[in-house]
Amino acid sequence: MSAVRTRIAPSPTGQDLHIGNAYTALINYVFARAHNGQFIIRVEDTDRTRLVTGAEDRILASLRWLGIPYAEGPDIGGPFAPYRQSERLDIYKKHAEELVAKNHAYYCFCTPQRLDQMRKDLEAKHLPPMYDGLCKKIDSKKSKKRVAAGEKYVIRMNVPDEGTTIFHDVIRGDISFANILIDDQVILKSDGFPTYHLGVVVDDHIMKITHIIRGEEWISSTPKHILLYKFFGWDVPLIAHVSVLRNPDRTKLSKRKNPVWVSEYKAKGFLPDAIKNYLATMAWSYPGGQDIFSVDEMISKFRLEDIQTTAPIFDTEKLRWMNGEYIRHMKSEKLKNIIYEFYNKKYPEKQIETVLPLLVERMKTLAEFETLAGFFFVRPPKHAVRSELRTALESSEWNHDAMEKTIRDVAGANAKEIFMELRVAVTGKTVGPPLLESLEILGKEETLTRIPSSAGR
RNA sequence: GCCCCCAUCGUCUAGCGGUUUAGGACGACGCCUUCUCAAGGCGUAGAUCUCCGGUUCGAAUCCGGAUGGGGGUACCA
Repeated sequence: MSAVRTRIAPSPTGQDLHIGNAYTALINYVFARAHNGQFIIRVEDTDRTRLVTGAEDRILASLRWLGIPYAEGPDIGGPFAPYRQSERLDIYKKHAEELVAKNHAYYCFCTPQRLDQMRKDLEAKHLPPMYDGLCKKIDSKKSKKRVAAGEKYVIRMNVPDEGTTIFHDVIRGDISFANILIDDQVILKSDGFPTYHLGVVVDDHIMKITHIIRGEEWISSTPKHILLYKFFGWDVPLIAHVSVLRNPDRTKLSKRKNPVWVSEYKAKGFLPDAIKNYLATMAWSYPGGQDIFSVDEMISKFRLEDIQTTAPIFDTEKLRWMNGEYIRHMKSEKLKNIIYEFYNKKYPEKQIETVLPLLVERMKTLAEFETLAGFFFVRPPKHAVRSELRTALESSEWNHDAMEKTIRDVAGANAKEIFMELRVAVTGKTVGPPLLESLEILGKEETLTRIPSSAGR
């Protein structure tokens, strides 16, 4: 058996890598690794109307940030380059023409207006809004002439009316569709770009993809792909459809209802390993019920057939818990570096290190570092503390000595309460690291960096 | 409308015909610990396994139907 090759084929039509794509990428990557195969990226940028500039770079960057490496891709090349469909137009055109020659496809000259009207009529009659095959009846010599004359055309696949198309889904079993219900799908658009259907089939074959693992939203177009493979006379790769991630209201995960871009999770301070771990549990459970596991552990136990068929709800609460779990179990040196970078070096490393022991157990995301540590770094707004403190704070250098003196002078035995008052002034909360330990920590540093608090708190 | 997929605690799931009074995790709640909050430990509540038929000595587990949810139905992917 040939080496396992999997892929994800994102389209640069969004802001960034969709978390759902990250999920299928993870599964494809893990599966490939589990079989000593390769996982590759192919960018499907065939819809120029929805193309978002910079999206491809961001998708690739997010994949790298997540730690899902690919063996071949648009930026790193590979034996089947280019890996960007917009750069392979001649290949699709050649294949589409090949199908026309074999009478498995035909030229269509219908205008969008006619198509629109036709579909409306069909729907009014409660019939499936499929192409009526008008151009299929045109004599092939005649249509060739029209094409040569420069008339605008599209190439549609010629789906037989009889029979059924069956395919075997590795995780769902056999799925069949009556051919009569399969539309004469456009495979080459009038702008010379292929549609998804032609693009994937041709490229998956050329790039020797052995396993197609993608979201379940593709199930209904799979018979078209199967037909295309047959038309070309190619072997069909193994196919598996994983469930789509959902919003809490059970609809397909969407940006209107949930953060969907990987960059959003990064900005909120989620760790790549935690995200991957959580994503993994969305459809697969570790033998023995272990919740926390690494990608390597997953690779050693993963089996495609064990993937869950039910579409899971993406539960941010559990992700947060898991993220906290990863933060707590991380080496403090590493955590420090991550926080240092996360805040763009805003806080000195040494000081993060000093303060961190008091916070690790309280942080669920990196972004919570600032909320929790604010007390150490942010000067409280003067108007928020009682008047006795104000003057003292005014002159204070805000180091441990000054602070302790201030507290002792003003509050005496009530040091703790005063301390609490300062914390509330800064964070707006009474909760946080223990006060006495905080005081000690403050004492360790000559002077912590003070960032003026925003006015008006 | 039509086609397809799916169905176990609120959520993620274990379960693959008897070992199940259906197990674990998140979340919730309570107690312990404690300078608050966490973390940690211990515990509680929470699922007539969507429903109805069938197969079987026996079904959450197999089959059929219903219902519900989701996806698709484009010169978008």
